[in-house]
Amino acid sequence: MASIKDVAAAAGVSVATVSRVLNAHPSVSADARARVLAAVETLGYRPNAVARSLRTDQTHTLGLVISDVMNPYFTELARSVEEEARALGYSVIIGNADERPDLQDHHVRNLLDRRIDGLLVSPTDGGSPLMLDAVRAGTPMVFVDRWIPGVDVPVVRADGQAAVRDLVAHLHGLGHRRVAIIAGPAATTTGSERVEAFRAALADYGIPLPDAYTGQGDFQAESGRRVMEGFLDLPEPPEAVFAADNLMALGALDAIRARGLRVPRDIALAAFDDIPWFVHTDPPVTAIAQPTGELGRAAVRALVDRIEGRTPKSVTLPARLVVRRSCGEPAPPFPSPTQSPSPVQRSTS
Amino acid sequence: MASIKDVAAAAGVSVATVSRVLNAHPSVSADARARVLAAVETLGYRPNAVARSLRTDQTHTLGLVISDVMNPYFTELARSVEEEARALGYSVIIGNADERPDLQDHHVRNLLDRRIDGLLVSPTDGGSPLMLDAVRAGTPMVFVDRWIPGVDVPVVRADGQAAVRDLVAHLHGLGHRRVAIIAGPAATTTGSERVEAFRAALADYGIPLPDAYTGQGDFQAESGRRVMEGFLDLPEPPEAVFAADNLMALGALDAIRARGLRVPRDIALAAFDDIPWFVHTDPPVTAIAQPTGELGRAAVRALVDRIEGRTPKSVTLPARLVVRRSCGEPAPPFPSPTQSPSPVQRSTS
DNA sequence: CTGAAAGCGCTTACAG
DNA sequence: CTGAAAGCGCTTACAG
Repeated sequence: MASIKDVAAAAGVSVATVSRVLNAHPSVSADARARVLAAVETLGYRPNAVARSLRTDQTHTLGLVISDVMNPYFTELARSVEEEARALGYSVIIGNADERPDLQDHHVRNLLDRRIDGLLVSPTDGGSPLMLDAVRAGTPMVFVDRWIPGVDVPVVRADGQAAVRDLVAHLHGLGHRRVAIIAGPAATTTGSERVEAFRAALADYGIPLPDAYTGQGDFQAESGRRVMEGFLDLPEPPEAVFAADNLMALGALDAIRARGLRVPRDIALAAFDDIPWFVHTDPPVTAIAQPTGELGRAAVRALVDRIEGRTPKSVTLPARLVVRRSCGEPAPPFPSPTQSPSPVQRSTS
Repeated sequence: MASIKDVAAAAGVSVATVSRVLNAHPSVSADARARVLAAVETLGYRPNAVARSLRTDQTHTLGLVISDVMNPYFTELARSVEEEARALGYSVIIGNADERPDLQDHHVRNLLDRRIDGLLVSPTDGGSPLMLDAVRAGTPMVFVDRWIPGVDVPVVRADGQAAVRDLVAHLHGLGHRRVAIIAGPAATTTGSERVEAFRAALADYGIPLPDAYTGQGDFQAESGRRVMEGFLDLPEPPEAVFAADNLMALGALDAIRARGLRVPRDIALAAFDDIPWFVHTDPPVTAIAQPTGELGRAAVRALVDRIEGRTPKSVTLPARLVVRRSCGEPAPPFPSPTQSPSPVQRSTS
């Protein structure tokens, strides 16, 4: 592979001059520039990004460590992150923690070793020593979706409280009183916040959330299945179940179907995180939708601000309830031409 | 951030010795090793992978350029690729082409500039000059899922011919005679092969595949919606539609639902690529399943073989039909305890 | 077993 | 406008 030396030789100039034209430095004669460009062309020269990074101490690369790529929510987040980063001149390297703190550390370490310019993370746990060290060392960092309390890092996330209240109002309006939740890991903010928001909203209606109705999942499908089976084995199973993410809702659906039960006739189901398939499931699933693309873009902007010396602030965007039929309400007879802009949005599916 | 010099100074040895202990070189005294390790520990030193790569001309990184991350098939592929690569000591950087040749080139160029050790690609088109140049220049490369004919690069993919034949037998057995396909881009191998396999299998039953029943999609949901709308507008719409990937099937479902039509009563639907949600859609969708994880792992092994000087061969694994209810057959009354190992597998959903 | 030195491919003050 | 030179952080023959 041709190096800058080859280009310099071919163009009859020094490597310094080649470097200048490559970096659009103004003080290069038109003649030299033309010869360099011609040499670059005929040699098919491409600058070695590794060497450039070593020299400039910049990689123009962002690290994104997410909890689980297989979760459509995070896939979409990753996609929007890459798009915004590309628009701002950065590449992104994704590390998939698969909800495992050890894997998360593996990726953080790998990314740090590669000297990425900044790190976007959706922590799988309460913060490993490695992650905390990275913050302390001054690594530009931004948390997305999940965050670590007590750590001074900007957070870009959705606030689901209002949407959860809307969901509880919806469930209550449909007559559900025995209500359960499949929660995420308590060590994650989204794991604990969603339970707390749900519990608080239920309390407003005088509905308790007993331990038996609080299942501990890990945000992955298998745990949703397991917890739902536990609920169904109860002497008095819940009438409605709220899965704290879409994967656990999938697992819950598997468990319900395996028993030959029907949603919402035998049990109501709602999920945090909306996905395109929820429109087509049997029945369409009522879900809380996050402004995922917005979150990804805002997170990148915050991180790039930080990298480039500005001081980003945390961003919180509202989530919203999308009512479909999985909690018992009949669908509207005809699709309405427009969707309601109110917090409780009725889906046209 | 501490460099190898700082470690050397703290340990009272030369940087050469530090490098040796870091790379497990045998000829280092126990004493020197201990001092270096202690210095590494107290300084929190981590080797700079950028510098190491520049020096060794190896990045221990694989590039993966896929057509569309939002497609669950590719998400799973990416996941298995990363897992196998990690097991073999490599990292992977994913580039999402989003079915756009220009974006694909952007990522290939970016990856090449970063001097990745090898490239895994699922081409979005018939091969850009850039990609062809990379092959010619000797970049270790392996194609996954899709490939470029006439280019001497190992291919790891699934063969769907038998499964497509099984699907056509299934459709024919259910009485469908007017059968249509939503195809992928003709410039991709999977785009053209799936149509050809479908056409050939239909021919065995004397069923034609007229142009009006051959819709041109791009493997993304919106195109599935558009093509399906076209089919439904036909004076004589098809009785059954085969979507060449799961995203176009999603779009097709959207279009069907928007018209107030029902699957399979009004129109039958089948898809290439199986996903977990197909079990829960209304109705469960009959699909052709690829051994996705296997493909990803085999592709990585082939690429690493190539990188490390061995000579990999192409790998072709069979896809299989998973019959559910979207083509009209009633589901079995009870889930069967085991699944049939025959090519035509009956799903228990 | 150990260290001095060269060199990977760049960028960038510095001097002219 | 241009080039020689230093240096980014490593690794690795080479000599001892």
